[in-house]
Amino acid sequence: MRNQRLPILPLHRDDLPVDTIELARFMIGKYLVHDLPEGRISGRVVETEAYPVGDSTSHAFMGRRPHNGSMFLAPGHAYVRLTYGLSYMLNMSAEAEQTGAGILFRAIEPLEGLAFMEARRPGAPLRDLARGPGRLTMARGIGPSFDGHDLCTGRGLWIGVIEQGEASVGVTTRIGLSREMHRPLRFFEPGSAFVSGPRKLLLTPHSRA
DNA sequence: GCAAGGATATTCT
DNA sequence: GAATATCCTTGCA
Repeated sequence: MRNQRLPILPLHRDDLPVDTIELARFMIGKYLVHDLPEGRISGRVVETEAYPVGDSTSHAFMGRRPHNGSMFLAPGHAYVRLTYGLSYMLNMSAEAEQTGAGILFRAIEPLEGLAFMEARRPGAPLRDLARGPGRLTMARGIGPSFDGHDLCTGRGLWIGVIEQGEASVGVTTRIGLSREMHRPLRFFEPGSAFVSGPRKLLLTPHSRA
């Protein structure tokens, strides 16, 4: 157990890039925090994917539906959805309100609250605790009740930052899709062991998508 | 270190 | 009925 908290500061909605792809890149190296009565869970975001407007693989592609309304909220709201009948995915809305777009959190490097996460994923080694979108939500106990939650409040489940400035970011195509496979919309922290899937660079760090 | 196959719920590219 | 933003186990190299 850690006595001293990491100096994570909440991200305000105005701090977030409005553009979906820029937001997905921006979130690499930021922090996902969950304050609970039992203590704090936190981790460093090391892998994301962008699901921009007009992308046929986006859950918002066919317009607003009862299940995808959170993707149409102002930037920084959680969109939680079940895939393959087993795994919940944690996403965050992007673009202006009324516009359906978002980014998917694919992996985090667990930092605080390790005991909490290990209890939810018995037997998993530290490296695999939150490596993959389904594992991430499992380890952190994130389910459908978080759909629509505002991640910019600095309370409950929220996003934050420690380091200022831009992190080095790798880019590849997204994972698990059968369409739009060519688009370089997956972002990750180069060299991190907590990234799921390929860690070979498509584009050089700091290049724009 | 891969590759293949099964489980499972919701939507309808 | 088919597809899906996945994970786990088993088997093989």
